[in-house]
Amino acid sequence: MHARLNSLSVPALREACSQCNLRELCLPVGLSDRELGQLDELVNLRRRILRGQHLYRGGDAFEAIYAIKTGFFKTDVLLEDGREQVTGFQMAGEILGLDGIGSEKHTCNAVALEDSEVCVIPFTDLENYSREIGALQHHFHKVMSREIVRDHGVMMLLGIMRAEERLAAFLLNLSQRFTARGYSPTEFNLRMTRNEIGSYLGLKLETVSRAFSRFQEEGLITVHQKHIQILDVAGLKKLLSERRA
Amino acid sequence: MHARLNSLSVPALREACSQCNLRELCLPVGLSDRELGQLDELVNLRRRILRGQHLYRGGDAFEAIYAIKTGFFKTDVLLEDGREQVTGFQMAGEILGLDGIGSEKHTCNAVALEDSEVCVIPFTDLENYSREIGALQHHFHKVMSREIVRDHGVMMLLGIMRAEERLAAFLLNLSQRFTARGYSPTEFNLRMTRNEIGSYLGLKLETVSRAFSRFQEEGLITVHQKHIQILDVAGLKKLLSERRA
DNA sequence: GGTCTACGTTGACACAGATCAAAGCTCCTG
DNA sequence: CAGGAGCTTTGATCTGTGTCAACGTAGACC
Repeated sequence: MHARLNSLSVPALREACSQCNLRELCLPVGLSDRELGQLDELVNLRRRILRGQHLYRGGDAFEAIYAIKTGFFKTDVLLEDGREQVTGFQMAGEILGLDGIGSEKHTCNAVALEDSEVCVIPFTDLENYSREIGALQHHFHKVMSREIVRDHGVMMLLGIMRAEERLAAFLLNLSQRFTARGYSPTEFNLRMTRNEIGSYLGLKLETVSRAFSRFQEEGLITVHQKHIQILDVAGLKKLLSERRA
Repeated sequence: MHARLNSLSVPALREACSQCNLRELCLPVGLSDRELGQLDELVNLRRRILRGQHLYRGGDAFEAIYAIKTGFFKTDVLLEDGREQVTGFQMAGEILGLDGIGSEKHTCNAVALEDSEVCVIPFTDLENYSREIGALQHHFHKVMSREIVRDHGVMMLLGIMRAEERLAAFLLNLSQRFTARGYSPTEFNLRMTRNEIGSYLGLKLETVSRAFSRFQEEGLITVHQKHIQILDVAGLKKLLSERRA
């Protein structure tokens, strides 16, 4: 049992995956009913993580990956001097912990930004099952590959986009992920602070705040604290494709 | 057969991996002699890519991953407006093409920066073999995971480091990878232009050039065109850990 | 051996975003 | 409901890196 685990560990129900409404987004994608039943055996533990708590920290032994059942997380890496780089924000159906496989230790921190629940997927078991279930093996590879592609997208943000382009890309990305989960594409609450957005986008919180204000002045969005409404999706997309001189 | 393939395809020798001097760096890590023999069956094609040629392009169908046998590559993504983000530089023993698994299409370009040779690893075959060879499966997962961790490192570069920190980190990273391949840790030739380094580091080529000059003035390195000699490894490392006020 | 082309260096200046500072909003606690 | 903590907004100013421009260098090709 993990020592740091002051979060609740819930012995899982049978039918962890086969009854889960996230099965079209999460690890089980592409599995037959029979295979889904096998996955249920694999995923037999859940953990509740309260807002602000860590699911894991950099340096922790890697034993499992985690599928987010409910809630919202950030992952970040800290430099010794205190600088923080947020490497991603994760929502329901997404997988956490893939960074730990290579070194058998986690290499970043995963922090709940709201009260959350994750399904614990012991990694050795996952490897065993995926040797038997080809569809699981293949989908797991896809999940990892997409994580790499997502990271390339962040590199584009950080490497070549200007502040407002970064924020527009960020909002459009959130919108698209909320949509995939059945929420409104145009209206949502941010779970993270301006500082965390800034850290993700390689900007200071003041710059993020100013960009929000600017978007609002231009009628692209409305902002009230963490509540965002996108008024002009096309306008945001245009920001991305056109390079100011 | 790939249409774009004006590069040579060499029918492989038996013993692709078992006799390869990169087997301690590449996919075969951790395999027994018997398993190595099985890998030889999997890797039965090589391709030569001349300097400047593409191994694959964004949008190409994904069919295989590639292990670099000799040579040096860059991967990059282009925005419609012509902006380029170099997402990585790859050398012998490293794996290319992992980005394509998720969408069954490559999502970036891989370009040889010098005449190179790669081992073609058909992905479906790899999945089949790794269902039988647990050590191969596990090592492949490690390779993918390390790619994710590497990407996080680039995000740190781009998100929170200043120009000279980025370049110092870049040089130290190259040094360490050359060392792992039996080359000098302190003296090597860059295979990429200042522009490509800049694109990778989120800087303009002039800034890269100035940072090289500055390092040279400070006695950290010598630079003659592409030839780099690191004079003061500790000094470069110090640049990384200390935040100027 | 001269010329061409691609790449690299250096300088002067501009600007996007950082930094510093002050004040406002919201929610929580006592 | 007063006070405080944490977060956000906005303004003024500063600065690291970008941009523009000129010149230098090296290798390739005729």
